[in-house]
Amino acid sequence: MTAAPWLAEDILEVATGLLGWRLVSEVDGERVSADLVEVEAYAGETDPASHAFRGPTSRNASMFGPPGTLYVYRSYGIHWCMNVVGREPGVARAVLLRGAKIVEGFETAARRRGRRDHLADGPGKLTQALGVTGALDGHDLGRAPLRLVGPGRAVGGVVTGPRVGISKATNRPWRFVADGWAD
DNA sequence: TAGACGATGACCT
DNA sequence: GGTCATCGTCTAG
Repeated sequence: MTAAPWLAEDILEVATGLLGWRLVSEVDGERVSADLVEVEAYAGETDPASHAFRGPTSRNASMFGPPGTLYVYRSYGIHWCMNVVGREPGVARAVLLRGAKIVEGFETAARRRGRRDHLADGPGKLTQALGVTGALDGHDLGRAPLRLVGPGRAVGGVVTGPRVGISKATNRPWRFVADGWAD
């Protein structure tokens, strides 16, 4: 796996391909890196659980952007959640980044989170640890202050299951969790 | 313009 | 394991 996973044909390939890739945040000049271990795929207009199911709005506009774009939205009025846009502009397909393992900048992440455990094992926690907010909505993940770099670590296996926290299209097993590392 | 709800997380038991 | 805080966004009227 050397090509950017968000260029894959199928959004499910994009999702699994992202596992093991490294998020490098330099928000506020503080570097925090995290390896992706949990993602979910959303298929835009054909997926009732997707924010883009009803077409573009001001909120989800960046979801219709080019591959490698970051889509950030506020959840429950409290948390920020981030997605990687996959495939061509105009087709809303995205991968929700649900969890990662902090591999660099532990102290910064811990300070932002206000605790030293459970730093990035949920979508809202991940964005908080990396300093990601709505200000980065529409950001190009090939550039600072937030980059997605790879090829990633080889995952030992991929566990699939139903997506979390949604009420529509719950039958689609589009949640992907890395089952340890191969190396 | 008002009402409903949500791709969650923290805290308490 | 269960409950609740909290507010941006969408939709209907």
